[in-house]
Amino acid sequence: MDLNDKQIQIIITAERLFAERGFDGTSVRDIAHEAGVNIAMISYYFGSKEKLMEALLEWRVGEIKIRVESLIKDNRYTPLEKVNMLIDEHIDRAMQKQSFHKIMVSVQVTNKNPSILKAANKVKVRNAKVIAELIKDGQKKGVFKKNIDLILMLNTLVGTVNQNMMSLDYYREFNGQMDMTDESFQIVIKKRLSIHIKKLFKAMLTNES
Amino acid sequence: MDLNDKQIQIIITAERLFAERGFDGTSVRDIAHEAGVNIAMISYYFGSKEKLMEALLEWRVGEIKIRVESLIKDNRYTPLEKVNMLIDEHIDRAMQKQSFHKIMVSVQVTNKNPSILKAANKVKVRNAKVIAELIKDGQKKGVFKKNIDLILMLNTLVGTVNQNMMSLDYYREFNGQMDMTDESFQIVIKKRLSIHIKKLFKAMLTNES
Amino acid sequence: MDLNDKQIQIIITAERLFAERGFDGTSVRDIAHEAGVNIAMISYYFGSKEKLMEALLEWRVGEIKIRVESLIKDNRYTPLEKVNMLIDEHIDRAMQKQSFHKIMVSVQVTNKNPSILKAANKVKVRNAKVIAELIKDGQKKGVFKKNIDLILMLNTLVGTVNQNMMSLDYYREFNGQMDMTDESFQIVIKKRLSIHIKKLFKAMLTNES
Amino acid sequence: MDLNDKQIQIIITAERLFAERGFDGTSVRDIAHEAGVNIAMISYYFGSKEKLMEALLEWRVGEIKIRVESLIKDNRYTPLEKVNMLIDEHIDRAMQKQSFHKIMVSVQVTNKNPSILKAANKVKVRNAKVIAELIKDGQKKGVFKKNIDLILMLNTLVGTVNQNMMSLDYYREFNGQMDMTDESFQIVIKKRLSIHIKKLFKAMLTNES
DNA sequence: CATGAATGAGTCTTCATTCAT
DNA sequence: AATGAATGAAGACTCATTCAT
Repeated sequence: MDLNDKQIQIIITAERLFAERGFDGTSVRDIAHEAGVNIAMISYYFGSKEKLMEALLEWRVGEIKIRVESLIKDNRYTPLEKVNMLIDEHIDRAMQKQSFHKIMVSVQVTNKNPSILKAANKVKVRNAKVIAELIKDGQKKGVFKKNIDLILMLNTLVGTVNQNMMSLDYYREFNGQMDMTDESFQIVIKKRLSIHIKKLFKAMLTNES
Repeated sequence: MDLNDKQIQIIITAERLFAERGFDGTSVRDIAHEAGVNIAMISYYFGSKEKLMEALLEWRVGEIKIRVESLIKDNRYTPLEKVNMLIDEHIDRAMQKQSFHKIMVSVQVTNKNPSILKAANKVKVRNAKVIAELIKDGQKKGVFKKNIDLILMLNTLVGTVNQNMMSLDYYREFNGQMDMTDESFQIVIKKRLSIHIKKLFKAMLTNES
Repeated sequence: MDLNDKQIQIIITAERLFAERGFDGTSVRDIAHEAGVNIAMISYYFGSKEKLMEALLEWRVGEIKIRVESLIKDNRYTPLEKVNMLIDEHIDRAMQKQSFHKIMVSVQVTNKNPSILKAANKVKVRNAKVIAELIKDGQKKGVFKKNIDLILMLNTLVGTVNQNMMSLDYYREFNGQMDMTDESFQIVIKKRLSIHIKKLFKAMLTNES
Repeated sequence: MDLNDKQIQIIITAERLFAERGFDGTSVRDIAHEAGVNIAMISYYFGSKEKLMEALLEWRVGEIKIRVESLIKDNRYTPLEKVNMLIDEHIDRAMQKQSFHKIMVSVQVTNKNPSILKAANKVKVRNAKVIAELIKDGQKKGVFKKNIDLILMLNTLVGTVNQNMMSLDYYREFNGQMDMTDESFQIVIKKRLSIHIKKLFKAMLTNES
């Protein structure tokens, strides 16, 4: 599906509003108004509000695809290094595209629309496959344990990052870092989160502490 | 706040629908209809849809309060045992009150209403305090490491459990366990999740693998 | 119709609210709440909101009746003196029972309910009869002109007083008397209004300036 | 503000209904139905019921403005002639736009909405200014008395005309003129009212009877 | 006698979508 | 290709009144 500038503009606005207010909490009027386009354009371009959501998911999922696959094909790294890179990649993505990830959470928790849920599952399945390959490779090379529950491991990655994203303000306040700039805080948080999850993954994947 | 039978009936129905369809995706008509009461009753009893949500949160949070605090006061267990019990407690609660936990996720991801968000934060703060005490106790006794990031640790607990809950069907399908009864699958899942998270916490809290 | 304390309490509250917000702008809930009685009491005591209005009118009209008739029977005064006394009486009543007079205006301008309008017309008819008698008496005695349009004359009395009452604040502001106390301003206004209308009536009734 | 045909149609219908039933006594359903438009159109065009009222006032007030000011600029008449013309002008307007004038009375008696009251006061202030100029001119020329209370005088004009308008049926019945056509009666009433008020004004403004 | 609980009908407003242009 | 105008359906909420107690 090819998207022109105006369509992308609509999608980006919708993404932000869906994240901020939820799908049902956002009206097409709001989207059209904030995107600076005519109200009828959304139906005109996407058919309906729901189709707009699907287009939005498809668009972002498409983006992610490219980045993940290119990362995997590289053979200069060990399985653990690759896992660590995927972790950082995921954290980066989640922090940079917070709106999209919030939508993903919403979609999953409120599994109302099947076709939307399906689009959301695409990413999960792809990620699972990529990681599964890595795990197998690591197990073959004897650096990873047998008996690894892939889904639970991914749930810990995704869940921890999501939970972190959803409670950034709370975390910041709790740690008394309200005076930091958003950028500095984001860097700190990402670093800390990265170390935290990598340690967890090491514990899950290997026999050493 | 004392709630009569009809009010509880409304709240339970609202809880399920809010979880299934989101707050904005649920109409008071739907709630009234499914609860078998007159539409006007919701405004009559709770004032508004939003106040109904607040009453629902307050009600569930009140329940949780009692259970957590009674668990903590017991002194027959080691800090790690207590942490493990809290983990199991949390998993149990999340699996049994899935609707409520889904609402909690929704509330956090779409932080629209301040008073609702506030109610939701109550639980987080209380849990954090309880766990913080446990950690300190364990550190004093020399069984827990220094430098433990409480919030990140809790995010891993809550995030993993939430992510698991949100993708139960996906997990089941992935593991080819569609023929199990819901109860059996739930028992299996809870056991597996419990072991998984306890292992993670051990890695986060102690120096041994 | 005998009214107990609670009924009078309701009527007085209703009078104030009907005057402030109009009949349709006032809910029985508001009345009951501000009167400190149960919501069901209004239907219980008066049958309906509309019947309450009728009772209110009947009550006030009954009060007025007594005062006007006792004033008329006195024979110590000339016709013009009596007219002047009625003018002062009317001004006093309008200023003291502003709420009631505002309701009377509302009822007339929005002639929705026939039975309510009927109650309102009672007062007009009675007043007209009393004044008519006075006029005839004055004409017989040769102090009043022939060809006096009774209704127009009364409209000037009632209309001027009502208009004055409705725009008290505006008048006050226009004359730069915002710093006076309410009581002082009321006294001033009444005096000025009295002189004004008496002069008009003299012009209407007699041949001298 | 430019109004299209449909908007004017809505406004005129609203004007009639607001006059007949009061603002709160008129539902947007009624207006839409009687104007032959969709219910949603009222919100679509005017934003809300209240904004519709404001638009209605603004529209009528705008009309009046032009007529009054053009009348004043004419220099062929004496001050008293001009006052008499303004009286006739006001009577004509009140009888022709009875609905609008009833609304004005309602708005003033039930001073609920500030922005609406403000719009209503506009007319009063403008009229007051125009008359004030006339009075000063007449005083300068020695044909009008000193010490004229402008507001009281206007209250007599407006109040008498309003009271007359509100009790037309009553007046007609009282004078036994139920068999006249509406038009004939209207002409008679206007003539009589005109003479009546002009006489009053002459008494207020000059020293001759 | 008095009232808390309850309700069907009604309120205004917003919704996503369509359609003629 | 794009849009302003328009709308039926649905939204949350309030209303005056009833009725069992």
